[in-house]
Amino acid sequence: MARVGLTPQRLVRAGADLADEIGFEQTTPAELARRFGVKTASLYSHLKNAHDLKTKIALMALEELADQVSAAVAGRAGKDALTAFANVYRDYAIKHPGRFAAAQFRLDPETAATSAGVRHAQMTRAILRGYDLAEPHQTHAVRLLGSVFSGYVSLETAGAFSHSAPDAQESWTEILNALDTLLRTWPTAS
Amino acid sequence: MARVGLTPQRLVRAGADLADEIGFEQTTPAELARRFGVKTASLYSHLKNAHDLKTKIALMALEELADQVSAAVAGRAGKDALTAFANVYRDYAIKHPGRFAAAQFRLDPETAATSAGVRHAQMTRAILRGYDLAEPHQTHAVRLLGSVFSGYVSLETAGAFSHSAPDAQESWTEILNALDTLLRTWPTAS
DNA sequence: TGCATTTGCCTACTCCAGTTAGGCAAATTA
DNA sequence: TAATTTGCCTAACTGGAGTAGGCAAATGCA
Repeated sequence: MARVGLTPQRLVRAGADLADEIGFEQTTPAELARRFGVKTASLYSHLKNAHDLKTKIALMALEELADQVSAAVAGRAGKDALTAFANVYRDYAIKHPGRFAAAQFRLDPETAATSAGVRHAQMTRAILRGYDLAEPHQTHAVRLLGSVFSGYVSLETAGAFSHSAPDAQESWTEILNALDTLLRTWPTAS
Repeated sequence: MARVGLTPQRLVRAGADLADEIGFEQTTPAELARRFGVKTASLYSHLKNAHDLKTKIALMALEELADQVSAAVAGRAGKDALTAFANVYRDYAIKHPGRFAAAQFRLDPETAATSAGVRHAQMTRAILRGYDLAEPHQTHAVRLLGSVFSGYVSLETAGAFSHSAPDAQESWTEILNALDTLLRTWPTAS
């Protein structure tokens, strides 16, 4: 019976593509099996279960995104680094909505701790090297940046900004300017 | 056969409670029926389908949240209004994680347009009356605030801040201070 | 009060996703 | 070429979503 050549990696990669096409929620073993022209049961020698599939897609998306952010931020500092980070993040979400949704997937703490999510936090902190922020303000700022990026992009991809002027790109640019200003003059008074 | 007294409203309310207990994702007709001690099929005279249940829980959560924000913001202005809004939003999410998750549920555009989501946007805009922002900067600021609130609270409830010092409350307070400063000095240069 | 109508929950059923167990044939190794 | 491993299969079970039709409880009306 013609072997298709399934492997965990191929399944996860195809799952990520599938997520971009039909949505992360809809990315299930049954749908993935259909895509490969095999029976659903055949996936279970390569995957523990449906949750395992989603987790692995999530981990892959986090890695990809971290790689791209890392490449974009290298050799940049200050506002330049800030906008590079932010734009890669937003572009990734627009180009790969399913992968981006996967990256928001709630991982159990142990898995999260060994995921590329850690690199994201480190890179956010790296951006702040270009600004003059001592602890604990730096941590507060890291959390603010994470919130703005993930919040804005989630809202935008959900269509929250698509039915009113001005367009989302304009707000994004101005918000990055505002964040740069804010970081340069972070109010350190408790 | 003992009638339990199911109505759409009771089902939605119980669904919201269920979501707070076991998570919005897990809130299904089957689980809800179990909770009422009836057969799943019995729900279908009151609900169209599973998606309809989730949509109605989402709409209810949006209403509740808008009511609470509205009450908190009334009679306040400037930073006072900003923090009142933000704290109600965050407290709601912490106290009602399932409802809050429901409020993020992706509604189809027509439903969203007639939902309390519109009031949220209006109230965010109302807060900015205390700051001096002309259009289109006001819209950009509305989007920033929405992003920060939803982003921060989502990350916090996902546990993203729970394994590092300082604690989330401290960051929240400082971020609100920073946003106040930012809004008072919003960089209007394009 | 008695009867007719409406309505609420039930049983029974279909369809489909997830998952496990065990089999057979293709690929791999020796 | 034979032995072994491995990949995908069939078969089966569980459980959720959803539909159709039935019966009894509640309601409306004389």
